[in-house]
Amino acid sequence: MERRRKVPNPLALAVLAWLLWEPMHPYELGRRLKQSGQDRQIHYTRSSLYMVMEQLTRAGFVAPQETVRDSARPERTVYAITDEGRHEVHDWLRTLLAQPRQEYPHFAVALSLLSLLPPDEAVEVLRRRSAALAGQIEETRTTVAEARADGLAWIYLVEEEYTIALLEAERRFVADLIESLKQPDYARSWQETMGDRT
Amino acid sequence: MERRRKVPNPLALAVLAWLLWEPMHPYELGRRLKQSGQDRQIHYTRSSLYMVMEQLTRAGFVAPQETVRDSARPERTVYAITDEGRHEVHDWLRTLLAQPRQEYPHFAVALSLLSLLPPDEAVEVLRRRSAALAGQIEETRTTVAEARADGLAWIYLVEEEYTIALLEAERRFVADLIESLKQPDYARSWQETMGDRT
DNA sequence: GGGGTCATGTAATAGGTTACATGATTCT
DNA sequence: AGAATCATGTAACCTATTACATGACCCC
Repeated sequence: MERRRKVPNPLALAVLAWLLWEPMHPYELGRRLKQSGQDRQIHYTRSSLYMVMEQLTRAGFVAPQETVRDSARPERTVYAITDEGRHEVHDWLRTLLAQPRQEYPHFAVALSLLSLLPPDEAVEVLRRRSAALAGQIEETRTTVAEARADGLAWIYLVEEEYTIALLEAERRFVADLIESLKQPDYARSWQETMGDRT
Repeated sequence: MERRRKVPNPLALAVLAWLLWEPMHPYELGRRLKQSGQDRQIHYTRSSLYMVMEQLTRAGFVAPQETVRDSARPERTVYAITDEGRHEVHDWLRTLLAQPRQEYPHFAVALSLLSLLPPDEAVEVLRRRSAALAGQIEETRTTVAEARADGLAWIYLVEEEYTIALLEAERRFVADLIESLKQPDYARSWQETMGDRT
């Protein structure tokens, strides 16, 4: 049902999208990703840029256009998007938007093991999380406000709004969870079930 | 500040947690993970179980205890957790709970490129997402209700509640976004900026 | 003009996924 | 008994990350 993308790494999508605009070499791509703030949504390293360019080339989504040797810097290969590449961006983007895919946040794994910690310890660490979340929310809000003050339209900040929405939901969840863990019946039943451990 | 874990894969945490209970061989681990529903929070394949066992062994968190050859099945190696392993579980779990880590949901990447789609197309795909989200929420609720009917305590379902909280936040976000995209000024400004493309 | 640090890329290594293998067991 | 499927593991292959390399520019 979900046929595999030839280059599934999301970095590849961003790269293709930039090449829609104009041909570029990998290092330049990196600069744009950083400047546009997309590095906050995409996990990558400089090396992975070279890797995906290679993969995209093999897949036929981009093609090396020319190799510039500007006689100082190392040789830079400039890549251009192909027609298949253009098709891939459009199709992939639609799919990504239309179909939620199972994500695996680390916090969920930790939650599934929460019963291992004594109740008061659990409350303590979750309080720390809550504070950290508040900080991240604040930070993201600031980023958005600054960009907007610079005249950037809301549509180019929508991914940050999404981030904020998720962070706030998590903060509320954690607050509720802390309350539940503080109930004396929880402490009691935890003692009963987990009391017998070294 | 954040020293790297020797075995950063979250599957390793779940494995260690199960071994706290009793020594096991990898295949058995797989069965437990599936039966306990942790496979909904952790991304892994059967092979990666063998891999992490190897990594955990190298790291000194587990040790092969005995190799059972029950003269029918292939040889199975039973692993036991070590003291360092016990320490690692506890420390890792606390860290994971206390410190939010940057996650990279695919949807955020797609959102950052939303401006590439014509407004009506964007609305259409987001509506499909919204419906899919509603389905997932419903499904998760059912899972929780069934488990609870079986007598499972809330603390063992807390990760599912978290999933639900995130899904609902996303659904609300998408609903709002759709409304924004339907505004006629958005269609107008999209035409102006993006009208000039093939 | 030697010490950072940009700019740019390659190579080595570790991690993870897919494909393959093989002897039970169970079904019809 | 042959087909399907379970139980279990290994090997081959990609992917991604870390480490290494190298020439310019820039700063006192």
